[in-house]
Amino acid sequence: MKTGRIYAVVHILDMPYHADKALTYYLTPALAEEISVGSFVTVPLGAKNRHVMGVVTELHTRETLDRKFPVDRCKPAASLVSSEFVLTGEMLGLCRYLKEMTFCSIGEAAKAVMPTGALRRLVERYALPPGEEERARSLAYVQTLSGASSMEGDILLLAAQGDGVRRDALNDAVGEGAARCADHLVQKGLLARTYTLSESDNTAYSTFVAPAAPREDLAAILDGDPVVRRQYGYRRRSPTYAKILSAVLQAEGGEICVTEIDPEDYGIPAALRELKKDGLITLRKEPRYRNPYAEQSSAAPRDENALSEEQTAAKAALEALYRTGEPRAALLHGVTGSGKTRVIKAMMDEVLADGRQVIMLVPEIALTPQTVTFFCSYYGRRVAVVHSSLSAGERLDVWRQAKRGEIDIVIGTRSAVFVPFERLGMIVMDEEQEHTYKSDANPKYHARDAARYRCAASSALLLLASATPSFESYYKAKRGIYSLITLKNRYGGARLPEVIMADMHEESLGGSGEAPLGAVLSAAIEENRARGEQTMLFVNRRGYQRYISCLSCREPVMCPHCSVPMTLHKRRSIQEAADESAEWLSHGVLVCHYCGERVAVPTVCPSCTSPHLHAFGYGTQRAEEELWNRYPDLKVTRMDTDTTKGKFSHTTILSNFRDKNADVLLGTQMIAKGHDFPSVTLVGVLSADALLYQDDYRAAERAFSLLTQVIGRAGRGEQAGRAVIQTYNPDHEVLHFAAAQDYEAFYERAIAMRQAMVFPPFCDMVLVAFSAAEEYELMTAAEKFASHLSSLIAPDGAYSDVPMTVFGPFEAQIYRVSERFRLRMILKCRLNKRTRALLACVMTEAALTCGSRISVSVDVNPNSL
DNA sequence: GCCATTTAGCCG
DNA sequence: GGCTAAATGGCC
Repeated sequence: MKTGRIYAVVHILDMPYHADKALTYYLTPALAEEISVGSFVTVPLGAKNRHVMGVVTELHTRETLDRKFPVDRCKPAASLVSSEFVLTGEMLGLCRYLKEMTFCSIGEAAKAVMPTGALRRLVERYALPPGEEERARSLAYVQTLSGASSMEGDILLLAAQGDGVRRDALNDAVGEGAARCADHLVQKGLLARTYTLSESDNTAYSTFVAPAAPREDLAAILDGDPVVRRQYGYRRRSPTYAKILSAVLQAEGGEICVTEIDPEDYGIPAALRELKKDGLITLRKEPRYRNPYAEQSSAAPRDENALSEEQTAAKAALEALYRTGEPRAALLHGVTGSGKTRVIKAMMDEVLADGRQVIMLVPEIALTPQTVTFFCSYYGRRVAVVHSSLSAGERLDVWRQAKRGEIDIVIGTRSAVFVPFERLGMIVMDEEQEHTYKSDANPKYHARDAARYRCAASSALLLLASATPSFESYYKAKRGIYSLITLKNRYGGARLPEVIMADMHEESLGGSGEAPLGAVLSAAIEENRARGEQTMLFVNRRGYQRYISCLSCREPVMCPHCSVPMTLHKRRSIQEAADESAEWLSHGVLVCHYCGERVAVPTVCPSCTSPHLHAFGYGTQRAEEELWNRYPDLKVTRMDTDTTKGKFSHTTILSNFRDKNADVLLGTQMIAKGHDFPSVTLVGVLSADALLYQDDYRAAERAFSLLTQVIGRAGRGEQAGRAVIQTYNPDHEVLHFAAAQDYEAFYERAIAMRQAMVFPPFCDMVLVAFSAAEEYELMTAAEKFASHLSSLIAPDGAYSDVPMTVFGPFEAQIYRVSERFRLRMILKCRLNKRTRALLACVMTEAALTCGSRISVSVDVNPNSL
């Protein structure tokens, strides 16, 4: 008996937000067998039935299909993209949630929750239609003879080769309008459009080498036996060949993995191919999981001490929450050095013992190597680590292992919240206040929200941990929405460092005025070095001097594309250029920290042509130079984004410092994170003021958090620590709260302010950002958006019930970036169902009225305002 | 986001 | 009228 057709509801991956609608396709019986909800498929779209990728969100029979669209106009879905990569119901739900909360499309969400590399590309080609080859060839032939280079002829020539010609290559190869012309040929039946999925599925292989000739022969060749060599026609002399042959001969079990021969020798792969051609070896490929952290697995010393009384109590409280079998969230608040990690580890043991799995989120892998090695050393191969610098294939490996249950812990940055564990028992967010947990590209989600969703779906425990929690989380904890668990004591009885406020008004050493190092800090550094103890110095800016300004017109030198002052970087290393520092103009290069533009330092002011240019401010490079000039034999290591380009350079710098190969570690925020350096007894903050005075309502919160962390670096070992904070505002209360590590007092003070001013957590901030190349067009569009919004929330509007305060449109902090102008609006509101509906409405409307020349984006509770 | 269709703009 | 360029709106 004939069963009825199956229908699939599909969301196209590349649809913009305003066009992200559910489309219905029918499935051929063969496809219906393979496709399930969550599958990725290709479907024909539009008048030309161009194939595009989509995700199946519902499956229906004729009876259950409840759509306005007439069934008989449905097109058939074309193909299944992959039988391996399918969104689970939980993940599909998460995609819908992300769309609702962050105003992205289902497709954007689906792409974000899948590992990059899972979704193969769809390639569109033109080829000769079956049976038409002869006619097309003769047409092209006629054209080449006559010399008349019509576009159609060129296209047919290309299409006749191999698998045909890629559509995306046509315009470049033949000329403008070629793709359109090819479409015409398709209509006339002279060309056929074909679709293929790109081949690479990013699987990595290990290659194994085995002898293909008798072992005696190989040994003889290796020994240089002329008879055997002639017999095999072997005349190779490079030592690489000998290296391979001897490795193969010594191999246990008859074969050896390529990586075991000599990882340093880049000639090996080529040499292998040659030896295979000679018939001396065979190569065998085997799929492999990549694990860049495998070596670290057993490196770190394990901490087998029992938990302290306080830690035991904390763990017991968490376990009680976990054992309720309901989704629960807890905030573990512990001062720096209180042993939060040990409590987390103890909780992990419980969850793993239940046969459930754990995701541990960290702000940045490279900055928390100790946390990573700590867990790797305990759990070894059951852990995988994911972060931004993994290759697409490496991420895919982790995804597969997680899916198959071959690992049960993933440690990773933001996107690790999406790993496909099916027995998730706990998600930990270490340093939960960190801004890296919030994405600022679509989907602009916060990992905390995604984690909450997943924990709710799996009845898992959400564990937020921090020494300085975000006000949002602490507020929720205080109100009982999260369980608050506190660790008050530093582990092992270590005392908090003594903090000295160095008033820079009194300290300026004369001369250039703005010197990075004041007298108090200088003296402390020298003292420390004399005692053989280490120092960490914190600067909140990279680069050399901050910017170059004209003494006559006071205009700083600006980036030609962005409205920001350009930063001066030294072209060469400080050591090389130190003795010519007076000539910095000729040794510097101006860099824009927003668009990356680099220009030579001008000799005259670009705005008034005065030659009196002068450098102001300082960054890590300038501070390093200052130290170098003043203490030539002091060993300084600098750590900022400029010195940490490589994959493992962070680890190298940090372990170098730990091994006492330097006296001073100088760096940006990246040195503030949880590294434990027992012999650091002095911490210096070169300028706390730059932290305090940022035009963001969270400046104080962030300054407190950063300073608390930095100060907490001192005195983690036996000796007591000291911290020197250089500031022009020694009485600023944030500095004193941070010095005392008194989060509670700081919170009470600041939360009252937030409430009075109505800032989060007492409201949500929605940033609407507009950008366009044309300034006037942008202004009109933004104003149109603003007036549309205010008409909707006006007393007679459709959303008059939504309380909302509207600011703007006004120019963004940085008005121009990469040749585009930027305007913004800020909407203060409570993000509930009604508010979200309002925003969805204005966003859709804006996309339709503004067109593609203006981009409009919404960011809920963005990282920076 | 892409493409087809509609509409406005321009020449003779 | 007849053409091209830019605005508009649907996609199942």
